[in-house]
Amino acid sequence: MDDLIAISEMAKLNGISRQTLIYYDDIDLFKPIKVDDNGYRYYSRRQIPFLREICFLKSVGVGLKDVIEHFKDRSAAKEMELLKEQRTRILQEIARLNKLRDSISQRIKLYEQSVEATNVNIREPFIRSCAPKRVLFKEYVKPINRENLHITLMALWRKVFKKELVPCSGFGSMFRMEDVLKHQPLASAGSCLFLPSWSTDYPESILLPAGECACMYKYGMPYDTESMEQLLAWIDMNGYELCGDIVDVCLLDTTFYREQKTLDYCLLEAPIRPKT
Amino acid sequence: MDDLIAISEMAKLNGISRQTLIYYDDIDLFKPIKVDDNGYRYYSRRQIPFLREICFLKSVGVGLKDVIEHFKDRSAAKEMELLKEQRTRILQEIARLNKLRDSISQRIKLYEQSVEATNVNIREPFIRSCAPKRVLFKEYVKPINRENLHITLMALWRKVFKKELVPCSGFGSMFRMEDVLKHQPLASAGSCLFLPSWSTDYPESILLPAGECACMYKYGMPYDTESMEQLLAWIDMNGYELCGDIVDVCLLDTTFYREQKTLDYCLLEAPIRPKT
DNA sequence: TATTGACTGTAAAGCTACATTACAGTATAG
DNA sequence: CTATACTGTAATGTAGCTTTACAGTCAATA
Repeated sequence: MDDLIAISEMAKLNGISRQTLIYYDDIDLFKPIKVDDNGYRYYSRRQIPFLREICFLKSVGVGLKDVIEHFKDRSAAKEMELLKEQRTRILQEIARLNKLRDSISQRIKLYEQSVEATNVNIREPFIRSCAPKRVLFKEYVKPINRENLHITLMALWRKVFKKELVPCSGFGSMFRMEDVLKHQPLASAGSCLFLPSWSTDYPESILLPAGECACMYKYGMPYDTESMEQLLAWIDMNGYELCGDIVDVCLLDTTFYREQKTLDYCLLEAPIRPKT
Repeated sequence: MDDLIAISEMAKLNGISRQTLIYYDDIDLFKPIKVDDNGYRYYSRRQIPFLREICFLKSVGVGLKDVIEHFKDRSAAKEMELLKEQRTRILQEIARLNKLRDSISQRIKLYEQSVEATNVNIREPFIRSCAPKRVLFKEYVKPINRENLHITLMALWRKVFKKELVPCSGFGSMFRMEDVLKHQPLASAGSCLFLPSWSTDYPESILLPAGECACMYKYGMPYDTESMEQLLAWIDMNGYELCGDIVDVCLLDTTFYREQKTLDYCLLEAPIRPKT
């Protein structure tokens, strides 16, 4: 009547492997109804629906331990609960992956920008209209040197890391307009982390408005203000004046180079308006 | 100038654990620049950006082995490639999870239906308009008994399993109208697997049209045709006639019961029209 | 100087859900 | 009688750490 099924056949029937059935036997999740004297496992056809349900729950992401627990006292109501929990988890995971996808796209954009920029002359100022930027800002840890730049930046990095946002939209430095006008650009300068457009939950973030900017690609550390001075002179010479904080966007940091190059590849952006 | 950083401090700076740094040292992913005579690890602030990049790549899902490979010869172009691959993987995963979410919702619906049905009298026919159903069908493996029902169903199950669709919308049996009218309902009857509405890629699937159905809840195996005969008699008595294939939807299979109950809880649906 | 507490090290096991490998016994067909 | 197809157990590997156990080290305090 109920011919027994050997382990490999049972496995094939359910589209799983023999090893998996042995494993399920070991962990007391799904056992053969009969074990021969020679140790051979034999299953009944009536066990098929159980195995099917195990495979179903497994495939929607329920852990085997939870499956074992669940089968101890199964009911339609309890299973609905289990499935609803699982659905919630999946929705969270989808949300996480969507964020991740956006983060990666953002990073790719950044690199595209830096690749495009190789066609542009270094240290040659030009004017471009820039999109608004939302940044997290922190004044440089003193003394200002390369080592402390990293320390400053990481303080910002950890902030977004904890909120489960992958920092992805680049980083750089920011020089406040007042300081620049007073010829002390480093006075309250600091590092900044650019936030992706979709991240809204940082009340302490600063919004840099969109507008015309005088820009310049350069190699150098942000605290070497020579390039900035060059840009400011150019702005003045061309009948413009500064009208906001200057940012120094790091396009490629030193992690991209072997020993030779030891300076970041950056883009200076200084918001300007025609002289009044 | 470049004060060294102890391992715990480096870990804190990057928001990771000490163990993780030790692990990265072991696998030659990220090593301290100096190891003291006592074995203490010391890092440089200049190493921070490397670790940051490692954390970034890890957080977007790149495996550590790939990270190691990547850092052997890093460039903006190569990193873009890597990130694009990663984005593709993430998009696939999102698609998979969306399917999974739908599958779970479908299952929950099924259970909701069976819970609601407890308010309904067993074996009491009623009329309801039914939505269209798309099914995969396979004739019963002979002889028709409980054991072979499972075998028949699993053949269908494996089909959808292979296409990475989680079977979730229920299963049951189907009796062809011609057979029923010839009073041989089991002649070419078989198991069927209901496909979720979004699954379109099964050319061999059968579409059962929407329409009025005579329905009846019952306990029993589908090859016990007694309930069906009762339903057919009721249809005839009430001035209707059969106009399509009958399905027997399994709401709760025997995996929900302990030893006592050994029959599936099912819903018979017979499409009908007024007698001509 | 001794002690305490905070730090550091190594080594091993644990986590999940099996897959893979190695080795050996068993059933069946030719 | 042999080939091959199946079965068993046991051990190891997978990824990326975490946890535990045990022991040495460092700096400050009593």
